Amino acid sequence: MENEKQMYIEECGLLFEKLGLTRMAGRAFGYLVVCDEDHVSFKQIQEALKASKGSISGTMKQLVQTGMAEAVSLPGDRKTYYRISKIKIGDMIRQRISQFIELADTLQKGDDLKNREDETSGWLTEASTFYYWIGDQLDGIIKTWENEKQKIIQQYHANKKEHST
Amino acid sequence: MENEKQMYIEECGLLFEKLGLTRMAGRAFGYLVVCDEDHVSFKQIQEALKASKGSISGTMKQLVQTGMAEAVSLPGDRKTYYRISKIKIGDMIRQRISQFIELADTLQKGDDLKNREDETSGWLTEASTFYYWIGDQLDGIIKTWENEKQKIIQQYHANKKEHST
DNA sequence: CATTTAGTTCAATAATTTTTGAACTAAATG
DNA sequence: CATTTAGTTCAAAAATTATTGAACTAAATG
Repeated sequence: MENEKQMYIEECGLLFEKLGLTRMAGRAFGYLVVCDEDHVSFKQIQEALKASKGSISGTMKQLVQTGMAEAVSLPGDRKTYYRISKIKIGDMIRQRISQFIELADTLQKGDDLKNREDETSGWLTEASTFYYWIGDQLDGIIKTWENEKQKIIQQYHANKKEHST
Repeated sequence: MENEKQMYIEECGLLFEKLGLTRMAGRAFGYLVVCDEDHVSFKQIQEALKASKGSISGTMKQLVQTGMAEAVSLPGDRKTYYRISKIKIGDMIRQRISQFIELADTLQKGDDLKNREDETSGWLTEASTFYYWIGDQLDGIIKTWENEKQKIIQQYHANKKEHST
């Protein structure tokens, strides 16, 4: 079982890497998910991941800054503890979508810059508009989620098989 | 003007890097956007980007494979030409969202693996469901886009100022 | 069939990113 | 106020990823 958790932690490392974050950040996140306590100390994380203090220091800053973990401090205890952050569930997607806004800006800029008025130009307008539009749609979607969360979770729980890859 | 295009090409390189692709792929894409022809040869790209044949070879494969560029071949000409791909506009987002499905799977798996039944567990269920759900929503959104494209583009074109940055 | 053209492959190199580890700050404790 | 504890910073090392360049395939041309 502990071995399975170790494997899970490494799996998270690789997933995070694929999402453009660091492997160590993934490991730390995975550890926060499967560890047996609600929150764990810097040292526990360091020992669990067998990494240097410097590496954990940077990694935890990354996780806190991106909102994936939160620091916990306790009265009469000068250690810093960490737990996975339960807030702002839509933010990771929102942040990703903002990259598409940037892509849209870039496509539009490229269109302005080129010396031809052709099929490509039309497509660039279409593509950039698509990315702007989908960014805007997102806010509506996240609102829907907030309002109908309970209902949606029940639904997805009922037909679990339909959505498991 | 040509200098501005060069700068644009480099800007695309950096953007693509941020999106998790390679800088060279971004440069090549940028070049396809601002070049004065509809399609350009392998050699033109290589010369414009001052890169090696090997690098361009790999890069163009990447762009074609991810659907961002398409190869063009002409009768009586054994060169391969490339142009930006005008098809499958939603695919890039779809592909990105599929990463969230994977994230959802991983969160759920972590929940199953841990030895506590607590607040975190509820949150993990909520988070994984959110990512499954938003993946499903996307298909509907892309369908809406396909159906109302014209109207939406007009709308966004009319109030350009509201959406620039 | 030798040569040129078009592009691929892949080992070596360059560039970048991550991780370590040692020296440091800053707060608490004896 | 010296020592311990908690964590940070940053230069150097390790690991990873991208790019080059040379040798190669495969098709077309003379």
